[in-house]
Amino acid sequence: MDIHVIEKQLKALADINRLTLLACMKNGEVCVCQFVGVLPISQPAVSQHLRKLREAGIITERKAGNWKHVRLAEGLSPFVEAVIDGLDAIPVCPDGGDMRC
Amino acid sequence: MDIHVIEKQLKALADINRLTLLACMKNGEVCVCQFVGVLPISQPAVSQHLRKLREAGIITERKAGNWKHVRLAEGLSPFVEAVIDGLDAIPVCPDGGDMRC
DNA sequence: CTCCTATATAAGTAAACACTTATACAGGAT
DNA sequence: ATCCTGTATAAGTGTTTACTTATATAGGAG
Repeated sequence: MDIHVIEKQLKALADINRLTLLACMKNGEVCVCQFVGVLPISQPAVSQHLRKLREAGIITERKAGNWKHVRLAEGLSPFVEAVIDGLDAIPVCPDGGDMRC
Repeated sequence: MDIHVIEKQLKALADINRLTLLACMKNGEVCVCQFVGVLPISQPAVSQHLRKLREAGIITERKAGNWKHVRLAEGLSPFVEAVIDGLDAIPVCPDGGDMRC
């Protein structure tokens, strides 16, 4: 794998908010609307973080009406898998959560 | 492992010059004087990169007279190992190289 | 001691980054 | 059609990063 791609993926991983987003995806697909409120940042900031993860090939997106669902990409590089494996999963949409999406 | 430590190590890895330095260490200990000239940056820049790798716990240093030798730390986190595994080793001190150290 | 070499630190700078608020866009509901 | 909601983009700002040159430090050689 090209070293420039490795660098790009590492830069995408090297941020605590993006690591938290990935930890939320460990258990499967998540609606983006769940993230607003989980992180102490604004909705545009979440959107910008997700774009960076997508451009690095780490997540994929699925549009469903007004909502967007994100998940970990298939066939991630071993080192990306290893980083995510090292994160504790963060449950989203717990019982009583917002279930519109 | 604490997510802040993960973030710090990822930030230390997420730079093409530091990845190149690590690739030089895949085959074992290297004298720092070998790096000056391998990378297209100045000696202080190399020193600053090595400090960042050391502060993240990714490399260890050994002082030998005027020279300093660096190597990959023992017991690296699995994801750090995975990143380094993905790099192609870069040979230093090839035949005909500077053998003072 | 003085000189030289290897490395570290200081100080300054330009670019990249992560955030904000404001606004635009897209789709469903009425 | 209008309104509302979820998400994206634009523009601006403060912080961090990676580099430079200049200088300091440490250790061996003479």
